[in-house]
Amino acid sequence: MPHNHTKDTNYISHPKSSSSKGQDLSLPVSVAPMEGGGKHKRGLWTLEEDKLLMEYIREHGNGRWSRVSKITGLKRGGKSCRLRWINNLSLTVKKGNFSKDEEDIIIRLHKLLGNRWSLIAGRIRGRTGNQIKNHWNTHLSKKFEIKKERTNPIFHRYHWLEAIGKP
DNA sequence: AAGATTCCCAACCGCACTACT
DNA sequence: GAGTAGTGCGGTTGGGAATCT
Repeated sequence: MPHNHTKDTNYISHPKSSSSKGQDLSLPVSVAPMEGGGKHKRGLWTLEEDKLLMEYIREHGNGRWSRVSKITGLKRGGKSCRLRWINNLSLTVKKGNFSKDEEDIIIRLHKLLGNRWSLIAGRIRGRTGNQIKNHWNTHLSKKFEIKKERTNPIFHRYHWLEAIGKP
């Protein structure tokens, strides 16, 4: 699926190219244009922006995202700040590959809950809904179709109860 | 070697819901 | 109760890296 979009960024590197996948903070050197000529910057976050956001959260806690730009001078919308914190900067976010156990839980919960990524994320320590959604769409959806046919109903029920936290 | 295609994931968008005035 | 702002969610897009031809 080739993309036929215009390039509006000029990054020196990409998160994926870093050793700590997704955790790289030394990224872009220029930015996407403002939204519709608007007031908010778009595109990948820079190290400087991450620092400002983390500084804000250290002082004010997370939440009240719409105030971040006013207080820190960040030219980012509240939604963008929230997403950046939740998916990347929060110390509780686990980076790196999903373990077999995590994948099993995701598969079971997806069967139970469907695409309720935030609910599924709530059952997996250190993983965000976005991470799980991406992992599902790129890896597990295919795998699951194969596994699905071989599911042992008794085995499945046991893990289903375990997954939703029932004894 | 180089262009084309696919993979992967961060970030954006639109909508829904809640809280506040 | 109506209007507005803030927040959260799922679906989708964008774009560099990796792989293929």
